[in-house]
Amino acid sequence: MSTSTRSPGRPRSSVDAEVFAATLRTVHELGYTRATVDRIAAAVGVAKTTIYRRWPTKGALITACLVDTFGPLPLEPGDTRDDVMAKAIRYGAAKIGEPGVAAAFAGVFTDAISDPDLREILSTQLQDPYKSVLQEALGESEQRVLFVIDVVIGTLLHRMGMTGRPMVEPDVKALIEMIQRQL
Amino acid sequence: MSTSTRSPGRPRSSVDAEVFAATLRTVHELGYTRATVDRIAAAVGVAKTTIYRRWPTKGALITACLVDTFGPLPLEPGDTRDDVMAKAIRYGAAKIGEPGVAAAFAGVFTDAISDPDLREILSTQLQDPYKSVLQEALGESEQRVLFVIDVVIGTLLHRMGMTGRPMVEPDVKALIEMIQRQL
DNA sequence: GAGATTTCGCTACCAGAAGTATCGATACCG
DNA sequence: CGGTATCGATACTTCTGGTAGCGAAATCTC
Repeated sequence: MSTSTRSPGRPRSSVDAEVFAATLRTVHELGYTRATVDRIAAAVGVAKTTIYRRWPTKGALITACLVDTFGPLPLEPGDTRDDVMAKAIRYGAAKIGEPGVAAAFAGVFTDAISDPDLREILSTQLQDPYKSVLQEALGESEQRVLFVIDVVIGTLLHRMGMTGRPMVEPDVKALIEMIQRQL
Repeated sequence: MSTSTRSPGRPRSSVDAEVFAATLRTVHELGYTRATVDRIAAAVGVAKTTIYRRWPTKGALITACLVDTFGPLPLEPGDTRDDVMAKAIRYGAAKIGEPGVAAAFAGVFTDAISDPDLREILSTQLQDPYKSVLQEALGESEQRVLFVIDVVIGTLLHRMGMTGRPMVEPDVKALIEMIQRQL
């Protein structure tokens, strides 16, 4: 009854990790719009059709890439509320500062604002896990946690969009302290 | 020696306002990517070439449209620091909540992250005026004012991108209080 | 009014990108 | 070996950003 019932036929080659890496690299080098699926496929050394067999659209590919990049928060049992917030913000700042991540994020956002399906994917697959963990770790309401996520991620992305560079340490510290005061 | 020396030839028809209105409307209805210059021109009843004669690229058009939409802050002489922040945030929230504005903003951002020229336009024409006014009104350093702008605009945009809806009043109020506490 | 100048709408065009269809080859299961 | 699903490769359609070239219209100067 397990899922060990493999479907027949040639199995998919396991290239997801390479595809994600190549996607971020290409988005970093060329920007979201010029990071074509063709180029990404070529960078991996697979055919474009192989990409489209796994992810139905470019937006879905980029979103999956972001979900893969943003792993679980590195929290520890003894963390205080302030520790949790500080670690979460520094983690987010570090991830968004990685090459290509901010551009990919902004690109998906642009599509998501006018695409309910993509927004659903983004909200469910990317935001909800952090929402749950933070609710648990902080003992705060869903509304307040969502507000904090808006502030943290929004601020970091806006800085990247306006300056093209990650937020500098003093501002990250200010962000942490502001949020800690808020909760 | 004034600028009254009109250049010869047929003068430009004054359709900027109509173009901006049609741009926001089209972006609102179709999203940033599907809001083609063709469609915008058709909505105004003007040829596509007329659009490109005024704005060199789609990104420049949208940015100009945003600059036009975000007018001056409605501040008054007697405003306290808290008044200034509250008014600025409510003003930003209202503007970003207007149909098409958030989608346009996010779209320009996406391009700007990997386009230094567009980033320069965005920073200079859209952000700098508010930066100056707020520095003056609040007596704060450039760094702190830029930080506040990142937080406010970033938060409001992230909420729009994730939910597709403007930030609700309780959260706007929380944002205002958080910023007031921060300064 | 005549001429110069510039924008107008229109059409045609190009390069590039998303996504689809097809086909022979290939890898795995039983 | 037979069945099946994926593989790479190629070709294709549709759409979009942006450019080029045209005659017509509008305005200024003389």
